[in-house]
Amino acid sequence: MDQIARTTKDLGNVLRKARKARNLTQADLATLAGIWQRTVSNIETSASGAKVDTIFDLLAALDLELHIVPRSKMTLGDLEDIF
Amino acid sequence: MDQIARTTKDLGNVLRKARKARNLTQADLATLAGIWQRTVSNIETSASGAKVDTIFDLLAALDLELHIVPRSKMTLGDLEDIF
DNA sequence: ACAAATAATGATCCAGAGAACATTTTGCCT
DNA sequence: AGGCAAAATGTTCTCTGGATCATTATTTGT
Repeated sequence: MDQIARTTKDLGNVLRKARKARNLTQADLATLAGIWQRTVSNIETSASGAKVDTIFDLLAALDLELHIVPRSKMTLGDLEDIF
Repeated sequence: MDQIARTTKDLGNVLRKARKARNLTQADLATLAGIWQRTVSNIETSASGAKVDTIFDLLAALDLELHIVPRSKMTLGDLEDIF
């Protein structure tokens, strides 16, 4: 199941989840991504409207990529919500 | 087929493609997204490392959403490249 | 409950994005 | 070629994210 993000809050949550799934601390991830722990924290808590480049750095460090897809395309998660 | 973006350049291209597919001008889209034509142009041409919030505004206006998925998950496009 | 690891946050500086006007350039159509 | 619509780009201002230092709060394991 892939994660969907429509807001910065979503994005922060997804990133945190992905980081934890990899057993990385914010400091670890920051080092991997070439940014600061402070920034990782800010982004995960949606404390700032991050820059796209920073997000791409994080995604790359987490081995993730962005797929841009039409909204309203129903997902397995949606089905689970219904049934 | 959904679009993949790993860089701001990718993202700009995807957004432009989506906008054109909807027969919108940059000015139209800007209005829809509540931003400026100047900004749409900048983002489509990767002339600036945009802010995430701006991207979300654009995606919403284009009825698109972000899916965050593990990299290297093979896509149909990849297969087409191989065969 | 305690210690150790992890996350949150305070403060300052600087670079750069977006707002807000504009004009110029490019592309398309007939 | 000429004209119009669309995209690119110039400029100034303001605001804020990230870098960079730090310390405090919180979570987690035992």
